Amino acid sequence: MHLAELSRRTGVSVPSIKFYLREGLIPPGVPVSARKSEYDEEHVRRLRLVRAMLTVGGMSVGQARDVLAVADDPAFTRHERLGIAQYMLPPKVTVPEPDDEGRAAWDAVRGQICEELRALGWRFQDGAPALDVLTRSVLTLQELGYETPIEQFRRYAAAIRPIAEAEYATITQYEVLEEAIEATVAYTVLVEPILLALRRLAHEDVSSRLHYGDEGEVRRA
Amino acid sequence: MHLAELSRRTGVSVPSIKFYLREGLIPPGVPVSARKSEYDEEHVRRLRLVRAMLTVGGMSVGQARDVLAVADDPAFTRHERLGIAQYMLPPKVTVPEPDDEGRAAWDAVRGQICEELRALGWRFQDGAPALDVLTRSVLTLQELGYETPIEQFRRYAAAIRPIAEAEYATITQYEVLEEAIEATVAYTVLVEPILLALRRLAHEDVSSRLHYGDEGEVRRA
DNA sequence: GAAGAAAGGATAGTTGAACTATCCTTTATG
DNA sequence: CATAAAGGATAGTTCAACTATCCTTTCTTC
Repeated sequence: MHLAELSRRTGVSVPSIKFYLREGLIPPGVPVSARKSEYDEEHVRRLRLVRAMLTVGGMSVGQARDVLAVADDPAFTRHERLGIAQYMLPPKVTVPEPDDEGRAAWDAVRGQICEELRALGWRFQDGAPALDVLTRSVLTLQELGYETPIEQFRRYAAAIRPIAEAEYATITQYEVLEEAIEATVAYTVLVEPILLALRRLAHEDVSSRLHYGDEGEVRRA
Repeated sequence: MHLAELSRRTGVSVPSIKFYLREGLIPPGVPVSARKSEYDEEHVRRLRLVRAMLTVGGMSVGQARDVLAVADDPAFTRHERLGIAQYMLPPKVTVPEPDDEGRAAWDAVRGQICEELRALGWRFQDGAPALDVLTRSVLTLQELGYETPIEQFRRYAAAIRPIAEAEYATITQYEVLEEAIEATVAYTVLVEPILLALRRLAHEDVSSRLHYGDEGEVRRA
């Protein structure tokens, strides 16, 4: 199919597709002549994934490009290509410079978090970006005057663990590497808003129970 | 204190503070003369909260303004002011227009989600924005060819519930309404990246266990 | 009490991300 | 062969989030 049909099939405008091609988010089509290329179903799938990453996942074009670049690169091992998707996906976070005075607090919190998770038996690389996100969030909570007690942290970790296990089980069902990688990216990115939305709804439920009692009628908008 | 000191205390540039004042993210200082205003510790707290919402929470200035506007408005009831923070916080989502052909699929998925959650005993308003986020995410997963089996959805809900309950217990410790509201906003926004980061780390752990075995040494960066 | 410095409101300018429109060569088609 | 459309290259647009400038008012110091 030509660019125009790729656009029609996915609902993405032709200029936008060109933009994604330039940015390397989707692989170029097979050039059928000097000024014309042919696209296939894989392009449709990829384009839909990209749109999902950008709109639902809230990723930037740069993040999406980086993730997909590694996911596509056969130079990495299967484990790396599967892992790098989740490894590179977290948002970038500002880490204080070594000479910064806040660095001490940062290192303390980060060390505490690592220690706690390792005590729970979790394995992860010391340089995992997710650790920085964790540190930044806990530190910010502290700076606002809210402590994150270790037991609450354990509760978070314990609640999350079975989710990750179930998801991993789902992913490993895909035998073809490319399919497994795409599934990893899709699940990693698209389940996040699901979890957060459920948390918000749970808050609403808990709150309304305390406010209206367990047996009351549900309030409607 | 003056604007300059507010800037020094929080590390936010003077022009940025002016910008936030214009946007209504922080209340104006008490005018001590025609061209000078006085700020206090409340402004420092608020400004730090705003920065946390924007940087760590990833919210837009508009979202932060809307949430804080309701949180500050004494015209709402305690329950409303506490609830509206989480109610307004989810990201905006594109809902298909009534005449759109995708509307049927949308309604079907949304109905299914509501039904499932209500079956679990959850109470929430039909118009909750989080429901739209849920619908959008599940629908996008489906469009990419990934089903979200009802049992997995239940697992997500079951895992999230105790987290929300524990958080709500923490929040209700604050007796002063304003403190409770600020705590709600802070926890709602800042715990989200914590949960997502833990999920990423859990994925890494599960993956490395399958890859290297349960007893192997932890791989380091 | 005058003069320079500084605060701060109003306004306009800047930056970066994510598209979007135009130009123009090439190529398919009648 | 002429016309029209595809599509790569390039430049322009839009929006959010700041950031810089201007200028009046006020404070301080002599």
